[in-house]
Amino acid sequence: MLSECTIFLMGKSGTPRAVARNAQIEAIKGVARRLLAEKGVSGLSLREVAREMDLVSSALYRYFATRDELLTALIVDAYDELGSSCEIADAGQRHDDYYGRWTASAKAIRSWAKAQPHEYTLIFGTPILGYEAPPETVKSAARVAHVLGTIFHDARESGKAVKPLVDGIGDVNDFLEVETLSSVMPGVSTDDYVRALMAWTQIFGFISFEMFGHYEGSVKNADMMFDRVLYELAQSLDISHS
Amino acid sequence: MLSECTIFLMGKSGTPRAVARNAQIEAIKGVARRLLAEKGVSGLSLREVAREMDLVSSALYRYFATRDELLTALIVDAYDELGSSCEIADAGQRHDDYYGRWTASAKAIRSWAKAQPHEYTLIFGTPILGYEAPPETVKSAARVAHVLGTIFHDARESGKAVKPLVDGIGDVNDFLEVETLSSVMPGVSTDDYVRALMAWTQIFGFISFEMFGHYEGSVKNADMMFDRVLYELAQSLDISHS
DNA sequence: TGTACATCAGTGAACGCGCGTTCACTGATGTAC
DNA sequence: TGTACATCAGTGAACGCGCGTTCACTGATGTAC
Repeated sequence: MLSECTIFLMGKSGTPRAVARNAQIEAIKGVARRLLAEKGVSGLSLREVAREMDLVSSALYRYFATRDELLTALIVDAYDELGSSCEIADAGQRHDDYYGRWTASAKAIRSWAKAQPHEYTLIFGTPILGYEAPPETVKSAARVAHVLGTIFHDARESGKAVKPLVDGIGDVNDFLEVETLSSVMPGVSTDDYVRALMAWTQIFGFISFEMFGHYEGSVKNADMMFDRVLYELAQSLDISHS
Repeated sequence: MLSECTIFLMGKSGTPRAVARNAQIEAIKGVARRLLAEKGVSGLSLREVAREMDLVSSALYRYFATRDELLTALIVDAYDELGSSCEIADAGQRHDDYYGRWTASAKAIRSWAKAQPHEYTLIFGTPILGYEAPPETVKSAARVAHVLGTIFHDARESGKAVKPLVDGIGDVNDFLEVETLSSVMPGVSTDDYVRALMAWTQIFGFISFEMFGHYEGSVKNADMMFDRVLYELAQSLDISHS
């Protein structure tokens, strides 16, 4: 969360000072991201960022009121990077090839995670800023959900993704935030919200297990296993080929 | 990993000194566990453990050569607690009620996680001791897998859990460690290894998402959602009722 | 266009903190003969 | 059973570290009149 101080200091944009200021903020984030990638969250300190920039540590307080504020900025960036790589992958497929879009998006997520393990961990590992995500991360975090949701929606419109749940164990309206979900996946049936959330959980569960070493001894080729998982999920989601 | 030093110091068991020594080790772990539960991993320091025990910090080095060694001990304990609560839940069901055993085990895992969030995080959150799990954790970590595997095996023997995979995308033998898996789930078809691993991934993915706040805004009643997820998984695993 | 003033990026020293780990030591408890 | 010696739990001081954050400051850059 940006402190009032920081917001105050931002001033009007466009002026030379504001431009320089934004450039400096970007430079700081860039260095912080590099250090994060090298040593992980716990090895990321304001002092080291300052050192790398040939600044005195207190200078950073002109830009970030607190270490957590810098971390939050990195989290937002990470969500955005992940979101945009997912969006690009989706856009690279034929619009009516739902299975292709689904697998491409999921693979983009996993590729991003493997290429930026520490940024993935920053987002999906143990939370560090308390258990409540800062509100400004929400919009960025929703981008991946939106991509997957849209694929669903499109498949639904073409007559796929219409399987009802096998049985009535509890009413979906009682345990899901259907209003929120319907805005992310408009037109998708409430029953399919369950499957979409399960698919989502499965993808991120898979990546976390893989990256955190919990598949050691059981999965020896995660690439192939992932393909298989995506195929099975597509089957249950009713968006597979043919 | 226990240092050679520690192993050397352990001496014969049964002697008064060895008894006192083991008691002290347990006392240290107990205090460490309490502090872990209160403040999480990052708030767990040797110095504070020592303070709580009215000892000088260097005294702990008689028992643990390093902070990581203490952490490893806590990890092993956590896996064992989780494993035994899972085993107990399974044993409390009728032996041929596979769906009951499945849901009871899964719910026991989730209950344990929610009751001991920091211990869950220690095991399934971001790894802290490097990406290779210390070898002595492996046996304890396998207990949960064994419970789930046994349910599968029993179901299989009674004629359930026999669905073949829907299609041949890659050979299971190429991406799974079938030898290891067959020892955990004897008699289960290789195709079902995939489903078992997916179910496993789904359960832990669900719990992590829930605990780390990623269901905020989409799932409002995690208990009910979890029931639904277990039901759907049982369906795909072919161990549901009737 | 020039001058007086306000803004603000960056400095440097300091505060206060807690941490893991080492090391030479004391003194009680156990063991061997 | 008693004595000489070995073991080892716990002490206390110290080393060396890096961290986040505050604060009074300098001096360059911008702004208002």
